[in-house]
Amino acid sequence: MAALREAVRQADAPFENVILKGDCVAALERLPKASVDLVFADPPYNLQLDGGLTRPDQSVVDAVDDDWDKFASFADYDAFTRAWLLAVRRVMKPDAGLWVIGSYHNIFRVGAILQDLGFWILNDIVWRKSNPMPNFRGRRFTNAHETMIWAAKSADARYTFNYEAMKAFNDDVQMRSDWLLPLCTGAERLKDGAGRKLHPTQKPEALLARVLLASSKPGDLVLDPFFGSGTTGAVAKRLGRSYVGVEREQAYIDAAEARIAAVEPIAPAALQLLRGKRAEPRIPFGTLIEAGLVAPGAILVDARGRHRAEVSADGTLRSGAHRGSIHRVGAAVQGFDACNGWTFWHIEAASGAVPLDALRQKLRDDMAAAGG
Amino acid sequence: MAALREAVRQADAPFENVILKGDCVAALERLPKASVDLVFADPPYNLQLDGGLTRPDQSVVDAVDDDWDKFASFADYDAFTRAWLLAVRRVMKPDAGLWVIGSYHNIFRVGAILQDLGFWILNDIVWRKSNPMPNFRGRRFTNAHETMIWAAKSADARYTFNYEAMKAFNDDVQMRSDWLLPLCTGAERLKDGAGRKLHPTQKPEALLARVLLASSKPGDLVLDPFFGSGTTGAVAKRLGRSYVGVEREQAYIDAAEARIAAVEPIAPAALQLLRGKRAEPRIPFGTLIEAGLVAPGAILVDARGRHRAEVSADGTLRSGAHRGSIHRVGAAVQGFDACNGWTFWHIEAASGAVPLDALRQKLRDDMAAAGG
DNA sequence: TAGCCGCGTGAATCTACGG
DNA sequence: GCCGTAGATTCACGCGGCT
Repeated sequence: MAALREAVRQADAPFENVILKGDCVAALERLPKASVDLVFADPPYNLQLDGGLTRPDQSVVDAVDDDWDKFASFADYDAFTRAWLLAVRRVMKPDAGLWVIGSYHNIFRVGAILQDLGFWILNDIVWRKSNPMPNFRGRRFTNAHETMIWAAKSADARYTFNYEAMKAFNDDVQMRSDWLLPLCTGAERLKDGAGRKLHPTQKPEALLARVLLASSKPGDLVLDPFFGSGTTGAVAKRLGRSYVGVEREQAYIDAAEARIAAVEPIAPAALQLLRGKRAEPRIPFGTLIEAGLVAPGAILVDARGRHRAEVSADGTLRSGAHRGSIHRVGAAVQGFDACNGWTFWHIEAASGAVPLDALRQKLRDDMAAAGG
Repeated sequence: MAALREAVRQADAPFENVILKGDCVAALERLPKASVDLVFADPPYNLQLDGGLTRPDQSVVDAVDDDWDKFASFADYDAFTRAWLLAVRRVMKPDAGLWVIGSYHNIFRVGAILQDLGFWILNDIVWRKSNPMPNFRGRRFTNAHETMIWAAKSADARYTFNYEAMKAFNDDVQMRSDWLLPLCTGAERLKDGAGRKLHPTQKPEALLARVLLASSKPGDLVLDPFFGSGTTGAVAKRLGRSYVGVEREQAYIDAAEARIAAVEPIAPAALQLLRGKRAEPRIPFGTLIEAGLVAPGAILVDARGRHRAEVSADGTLRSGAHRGSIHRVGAAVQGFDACNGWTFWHIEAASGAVPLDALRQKLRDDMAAAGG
C-alpha cells in the first residue's frame, strides 16, 4: 500500500526525496518549473579569511578553508548569488517561501539581490547562538548570531505561515524574530571516518525544524540547493515533508542519504507537542546603568560600610587603585580571588542600603512583565 | 548671547557641538576632510510602507505592481545611500568607526553598498527589543529587533574598541553581538505640543550610550548625519564626547537643541576608560633585571614545573638548546609558534612560584607611584 | 553511582609597534 | 610600506576519565 502510494507519487512528482548531484544552477534545470513549496538555502558565506587563528592556549581553530567558500571579489559573489537565486526562483511555486541563512560577510549582498529579483522579504530572523565561539583576540564583539531572511516569491504571494502553531510552540505568545538555539554539536554532529566533523557548517536540526514548522505544511516539497550533510532532508522527513537536495560532493551525498534513511518520521499528532524552552535572562551590571537604576558616579558600599567604590559610565567600579567589574573590585578590596559583586555591593536608597542584586531582580521582573 | 556663544565655539572648534541645517550630503561638504572619530547614522528607510512605495525625497512611486518601478525605487534608495555614505566617508578620520542602524527594508542594501565603498564590517549587532510592537495581523513573526552594522573605514584601520570596558560591563564575559534593550518610551520620548511623539523613530539613549562607550573615547567627535531628535548629541554630551549633527527639519533642530542643553555631563572621573594590558606602557624583560627583581642566573619554571630556563644577564633565556626572549623560549619548549612569556614563566619566591607578570605589575605600580 | 575535572571545539573577515 | 618580534587573547557545553 505504501509502495503503491510511493509509486503514484513518483509518477506524479519524480523529484521528491532525492539528492541531485552537481552544480546548483545546472541541477535545478532538471526540476520542473513551479514545483517546490519551500526553499531553504545555506549558501557559501564568502568569509574571506586570511591566515590562521589560534586560541589563547595556542590550539588551532579549525576554520572554513574549503574551495567552495572562495570568491575573487564581491562582484563574483554577487554573480554567483544572482545565478542560484534565479534558478531557485524558477522552480518555486507562486506562493512558495524562501529562506536564506548567512552572516555579515554575505547576508547583506544576498538580501539586496533578493529584493532586486522581486522577492518580498517577510522577516529577517536572528539565530542567537547559546554557545558561540568567543572572539579570541578581544578586538570585536563576540559574533554570536547568524541571520536568516524569510521571503515570498512576490509581494502578493499567499505564503504559508502557521501562526497558531508558532504561538503555541512559544508558550502562547507570538514567536519573535530572534531565536535562541545551540550550535550543532555532540552526537548530532556528523563525523568522518577519523572522528573529525564531516561538514564544516552543519546546521542544528532544531533550527530547520522551526523553519519547516513555521512556513510549510505536511506533504510540502522542500528544496535545499546547498544540501551538504542533509539536515534539511532529515528534518523534512521527520516532520512529514518531502525534500529535494542539490549537492556537488559525493561524500556529503553518501553521508546525507545514510543519515536520512535512519530518520523515523514522527506521528503527525506529535507535532503539536514540540515546545521551546525559554532561558532566564542574564542581566549584566551595565544594564542597571542603562535602565537608570544606578547612575554613573554613584557610590556603592559593602553591607558593613567598610569599603566604598564609585560607578563609572562604562559599568566598571573604581575603589582606590582598583578598577574593573563589580566582581573584580569586590574581590580586590577584600583581598580575595573572587567575589559576587551582586550581593557584596549595596547602594543607598530611602529605605537603607540595597544590594545590587535586588535592583537586578526588579529589572528582571519588569522585563518578564514586558514579555522580554 | 547665543550668537556670541556660537561665535566663540566656532573659533575654538568650528564644528563641534553644532547642528548643521540642511540636506545631509550638502551639509557635510562644510566639514573638513578626515575630522570625525565616529559616525552614527539612522538613515530613513521609507520603503514599501503599507504597500506604497516612496522615494527618499518623499515623492510617491506610481504603479507599485510594476516590477520596473520597484527596480527604480530600489535604485533611487541605493543612489541616496551611496551619496550619503561617500559624504560621510570623506569626513571620517582614517581610523574612524561607522555605525548604521536599519531594518530588513533597507539594511541589506546599506550593508552591500558599505562593502562596495571599501568599508570593512566589524560586526553586525542585533538590537533585541524587550518590548516590541506585536504583529497585529498574525501573518509574520513579531518584528522584535533592528540591525546595526559596525564598520571601520578600511580593512587595515586601527579602530577604537573598548574591549575591557565592554567585558566588565557584561559581568566579565565578552559582550555579544545581540543586545537586549527596551524601546524609547515614557519620559525619555520627546513629545510635541499636542502630546504626540515628536519623532517617529527616536532611538533609546541606552543604545547610543553602549555604542559610544564601546567604540569612542572621551573627547572624540561623533557625527550623526540624520540627527532627528538629537539622541546622539544628548548621549555624546553626557558621556564627554563632542557631536556634529545634520538635520533638515527646523522643528527637530529646535527640539534637539533644547534637549541637549538640559543634559548634565557625567563627571570626567566616571568616564575614564578601563585600560587593558594593551594600553599599559611596555616594559621589556631586561628592565626587571635592571631593577633587581630578577637576578642573572636565576631559574625560571612554568606553572606545572615541566620546563626550566636560566636567565642571562642580557635579558634572554636559555633552556637546553633554546636561546632567546622569554616569549621565544617559552614557545620553543612547548613546541608552539607563540607564547606569552610574562604569564608562562614563574620565579620561585618565599610565597611560592610567582609569574613574571606579577613582577612587571609591581614595577608598573612603583613607576606610577613615583609619578613616572 | 554520582560527581568533579580536564580537554576538545564551534561559519572567525581576530595585534601592535618599531626599525 | 615591509618585516620582524613583543606579547595579548576565550565561552559554553559535551565527553571521557578518574575519584
